[in-house]
Amino acid sequence: MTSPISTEVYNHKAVESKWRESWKKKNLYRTTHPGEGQKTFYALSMFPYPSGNLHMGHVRNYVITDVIARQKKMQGYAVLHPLGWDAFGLPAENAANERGIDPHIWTKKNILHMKSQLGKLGLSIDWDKEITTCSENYYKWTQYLFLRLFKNGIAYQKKANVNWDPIDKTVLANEQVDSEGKSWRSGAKVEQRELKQWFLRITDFADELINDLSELKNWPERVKTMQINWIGKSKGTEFDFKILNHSSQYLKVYTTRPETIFGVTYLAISPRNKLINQIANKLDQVKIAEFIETNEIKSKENNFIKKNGIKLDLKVINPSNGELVDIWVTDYVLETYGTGSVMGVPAHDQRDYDFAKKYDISIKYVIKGEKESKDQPYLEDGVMVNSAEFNGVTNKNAKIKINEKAYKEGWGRSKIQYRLRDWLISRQRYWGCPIPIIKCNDCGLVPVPNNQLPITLPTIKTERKNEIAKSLKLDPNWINTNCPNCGANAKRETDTMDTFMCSSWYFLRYPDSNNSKQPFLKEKIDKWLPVDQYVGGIEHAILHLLYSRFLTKALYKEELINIKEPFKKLLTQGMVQGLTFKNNISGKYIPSNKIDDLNNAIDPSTGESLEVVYEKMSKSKGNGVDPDKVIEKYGADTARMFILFKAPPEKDLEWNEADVEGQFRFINRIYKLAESYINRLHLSEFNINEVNDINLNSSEKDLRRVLHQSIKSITEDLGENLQFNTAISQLMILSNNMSELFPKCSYVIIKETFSIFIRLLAPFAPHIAEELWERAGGKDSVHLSCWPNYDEKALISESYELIIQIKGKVRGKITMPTETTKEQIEESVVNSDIAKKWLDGKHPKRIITVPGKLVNLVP
RNA sequence: GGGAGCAUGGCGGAAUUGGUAGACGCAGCGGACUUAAAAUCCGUAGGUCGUAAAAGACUGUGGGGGUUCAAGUCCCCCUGCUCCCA
Repeated sequence: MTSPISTEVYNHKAVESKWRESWKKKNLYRTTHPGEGQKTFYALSMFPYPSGNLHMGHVRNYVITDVIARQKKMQGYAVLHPLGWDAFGLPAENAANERGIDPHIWTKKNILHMKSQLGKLGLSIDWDKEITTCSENYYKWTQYLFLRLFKNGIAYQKKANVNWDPIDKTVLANEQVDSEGKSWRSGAKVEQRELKQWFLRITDFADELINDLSELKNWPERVKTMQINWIGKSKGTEFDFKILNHSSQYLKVYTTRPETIFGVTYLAISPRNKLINQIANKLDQVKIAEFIETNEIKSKENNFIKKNGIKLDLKVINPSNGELVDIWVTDYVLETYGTGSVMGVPAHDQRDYDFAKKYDISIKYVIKGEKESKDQPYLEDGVMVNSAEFNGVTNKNAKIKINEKAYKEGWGRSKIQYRLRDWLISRQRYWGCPIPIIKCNDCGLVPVPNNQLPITLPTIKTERKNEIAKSLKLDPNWINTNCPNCGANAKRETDTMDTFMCSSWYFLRYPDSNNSKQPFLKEKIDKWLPVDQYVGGIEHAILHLLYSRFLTKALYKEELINIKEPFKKLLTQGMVQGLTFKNNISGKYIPSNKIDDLNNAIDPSTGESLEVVYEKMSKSKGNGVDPDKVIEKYGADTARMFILFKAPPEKDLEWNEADVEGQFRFINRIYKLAESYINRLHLSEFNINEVNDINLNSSEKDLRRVLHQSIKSITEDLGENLQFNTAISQLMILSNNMSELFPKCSYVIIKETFSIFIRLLAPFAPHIAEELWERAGGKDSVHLSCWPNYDEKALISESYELIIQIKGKVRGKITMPTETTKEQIEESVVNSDIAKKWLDGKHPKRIITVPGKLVNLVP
């Protein structure tokens, strides 16, 4: 297995715990109020769910944010770098169901443990700003904000389908329904039930949510594209199809291909289309009910192929040509998208085509193109046929003309459609933020007055296993109340909020986390927000980020804040993957601790050789790495440096013990190198002018060039691009040069080098940097010192290697003095031996010169 | 099926945005130290051909074509993989 590494020289345990305590005692990372004219920087990691244990994904997230926060602080910004807990949610409720533990206690215990784990990472988090979404002084304000939205019409109630478990008599989340459509807990077949649910009108903001993405210049394009697709804005047409023998009843269909209306051969509707369920005859109604039952269960199964249908005893009239077509109920039309019905044009739509083939419905081509085939739908552009007066027109023009005609004659109109639905925030659960509404028979839905907030969760009876979710409903003391309006007996709303609601505004709370009078002071929001750098996993690219953006816009509309976008710059970090052993014959994962020889992995039970891959760390694969153990063995600095060095932040990171050891060696090399000089450095007395007063030898010039180049490139890497891996490479290059050149350098230069090197190292490896800073006699803490600036003059060298290319190929190089004119360069190149050799003494036809870099001769 | 992205040594990854491909590290190999090993330090390293050894040449960023004095980088086509949405 892995070899033991010498810890004789650098005792990471002693050093790291020493500084952890010291920083805590001095409260070094307390947020300072921005001074007059001082710039602020808000560095934020996505807050964790307190599951109980810190995993490597968390570590990566917080270390990245920490490096950014630390450097900004050294650069003179007032920095806000908080962390908190996304503490409501199902796992706590499951623990209560399974083991009878109160969710409050379970959550609190997990937070304490994870906080102690976080403490060992050396993060510059200001814990005075900590927030916990399940604590009353936080969710009071979640409720307050909900009521603001309710009063403004953004929060409202309507009926919606939910997954209903008929045995447990509870509502299930989609994840709690297994692939066979059964409840994960009771095993009962889940039914769809219509219940009144709370929604937030996010669709009102759909256009704004799309348009404002263009202002987010520092968001990954990928995330923006995903959000645009999720909102799914499309421009199309709504047509009215009159239902035969139902005088004034119309079926509305939405389509983005209105020009194909002459090709309609049937109408496809969702089984839950309300109108049809009303007007269909008894027999059809029974058929539809059966269809819903069988299909909704089956559709949960893997590989279930949609596009099943039943034909109804109803016909509609195509408004464009008066033709009669059948109505089919089918599962490939969604109730919630558009009008819940589409026109079937098998000739020009793949899904319609497949459906028509399956049920032998006729196919009518209305667009003709160059390549034609009768065995598949025609999806390209072309010229209209079989379309009355539109024949011969291109389909693009026909689209406009048919729209015009339909509008004029009143059977169709242009319409913009979104895929995005309103946000369903009701959860029929216990462990969430209660919705502060009272239901009164006379007054209807009445908001709880502000002075009665928060509506707190009742204490649960943990012996009531599997019924925790219904605790609010089952507690008469809790549910029964009086109407704030009329005083009559009334009942409380028993739904709690989706936890995404709690996490959609938490970043507004940190700057003013202890405010007991308001959710936040507007002036503080003005000062600190938007978040300058947000860091988190790509899995939140859509929902969390979209909801947060929406809520920010809603609160802007409420004039509670002055910003329309919450996160200025976004970094989505990649997964942390573990070394994974997979038996391809049995398909099983073998935990890495069961493997004897990592280089020749064999299944211990069967002897079969295993496939070795990197996959996302998870318990079931047995490929996880425990942060505690890594820190115990190598220290937090090594872990931090490894995580940052191994891959660029947005890419997946392959955890590899050998690479961790490499990083550990680097930390030790630094320490050893410092050892020989450090006691004589007296950095607090060092004055940079000492460097200017002496004549430098060539080694000193070389070292200073690398030193100041390092300042430049590391500063750039931590700025716009966030390339921590190359920043650490540069630290390695610098340290390699230090060990090589120090013996030839005077103490002044060695002092300058250490003074800068330790500060460059500080954001990455805060403990060892602090230790070296102290031993080198630095003032205060290195983390309060200022980020170094590079000396332009030190970057210039007296000469450089000029590349000589002949017709684009590198043929050699010559040393050139830095101060040379273009003419002088070209002259020396043309006269060089290299040029003579490759040009046979002829003069080149063309000379391309890139001063300071290369000359290309074209014969 | 639609959309987005990626492809560089044995491996992770660099490459000033068109200008020395392979920085930095891991693994490897050779050496020093050691009774020996570990640790540490030094050296070495894309491939092929070549030479006693050098020198040197050719080739090389998934494949094919193009633009350019110059292409990992820009354009077109193909292949493979990943993610998102159906």
